[in-house]
Amino acid sequence: MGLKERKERERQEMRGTILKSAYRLFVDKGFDDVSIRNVAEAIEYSPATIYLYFKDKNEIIHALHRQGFSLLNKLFQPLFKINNPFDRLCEMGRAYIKFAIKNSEMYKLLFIRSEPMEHLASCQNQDWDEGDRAFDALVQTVAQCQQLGYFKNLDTHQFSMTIWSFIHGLCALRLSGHLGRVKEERESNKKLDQIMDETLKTFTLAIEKLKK
Amino acid sequence: MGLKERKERERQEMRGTILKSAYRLFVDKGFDDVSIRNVAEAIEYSPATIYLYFKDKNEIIHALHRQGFSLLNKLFQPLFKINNPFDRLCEMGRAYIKFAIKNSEMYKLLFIRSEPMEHLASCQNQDWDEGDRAFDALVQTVAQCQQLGYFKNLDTHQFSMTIWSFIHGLCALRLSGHLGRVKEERESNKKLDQIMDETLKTFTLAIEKLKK
DNA sequence: ATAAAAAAATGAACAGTGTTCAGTATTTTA
DNA sequence: TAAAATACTGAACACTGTTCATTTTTTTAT
Repeated sequence: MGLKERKERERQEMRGTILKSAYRLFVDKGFDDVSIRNVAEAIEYSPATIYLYFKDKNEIIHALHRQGFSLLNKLFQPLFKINNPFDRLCEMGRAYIKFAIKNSEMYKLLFIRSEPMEHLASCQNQDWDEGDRAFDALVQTVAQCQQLGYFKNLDTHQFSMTIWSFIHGLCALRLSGHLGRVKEERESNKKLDQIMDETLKTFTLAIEKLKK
Repeated sequence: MGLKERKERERQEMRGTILKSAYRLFVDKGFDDVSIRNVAEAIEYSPATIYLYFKDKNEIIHALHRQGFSLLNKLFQPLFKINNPFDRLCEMGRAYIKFAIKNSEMYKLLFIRSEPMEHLASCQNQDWDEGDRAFDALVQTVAQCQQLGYFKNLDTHQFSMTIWSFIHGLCALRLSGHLGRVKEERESNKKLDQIMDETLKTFTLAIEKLKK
């Protein structure tokens, strides 16, 4: 009798349905404006039912976490076909920014929203495995750049962190809206994307000069 | 009769009291865990009273905004005694990070929390005047660096943006807790501060090489 | 097929949120 | 001292995340 199996499958299907609905709501209402009741209504169940499949709202976030990192890694993967590690590094930057803009609510979930302190223990377990993989991809690429003479006399891990800080900062300023508030009057989204592009170019141009 | 004046003064005093209480609560409970009712209780008034002095919670934030930027500028000011602009730039970085760590809730208010979309119009007016001043301090210093031969062939404004992106990214990752989650197991706060220091050093070391 | 056990889903409630507004105190004016 | 203006508040509204006793549905055993 494949009953246990069917039950488990149904359970996973329900979890999937909830996650899918939740994410769709997050995308078009913004994370903070989606309540458990909204999700429940979307899947046509009682709010209490959600809690039979997820311990609390944070567990939903953690589940989406894994999906988000998984997507980011999927976007990085094809870039490893690029042989020149510096070119690959640049493309990783562009891919990262593209990911942040196209999936802004997901990006906020992954990198901006801070955990409520208590769940740090459970988080550590699996949720950041894929996140670490993404960071490793960066570190690895930086290391290969260094073998070609780039970034000489700089610590690999620390320089990777520097790159991540820069690019995350750029994305964070964009998504929080602070990028558009600096000096020159409020600009359209198109212009903002252009600013990001140019700032990224400035950065790559700068670190390219760190050769030899 | 100085009655109008007294009334106005009392009104401002009340606003001050509310802001002070609110900020003290933000600091030790975290921004999201402070309610209007908490603030009202702290100043021993009814919650409704708050709304006689501030249109809504966002207006409280905006008022604190101005205070925060003012403080940041106060921290930058003495650095202009440093004649060497590159040294000054480095110290500005250190001061910025120090500000972000010591006043983490304020930093979140200023640079991480994104406005609820609608208040962008009112925000533009005055709240970011001091913010622009702080950014101008950076741009100016970068320009002076360039006159000394640093960052040659790079656009002043865009390179300033690059620097801000980096340093904000570093602070944001620190305050969201994501810095501590990368690769090497969760570290103590002391260690995290050290990581930030080293990453900043790596960055300054990197851009220092962009001379001539 | 039917009764008992197990599993799944829910309605209602709790304690909290930001915010509004009709009223009550208090203070100023005439 | 009465009237007008100002300051303040209690109670309510429509939300929020979450829990739990109760009901509905499904599975098991007779």
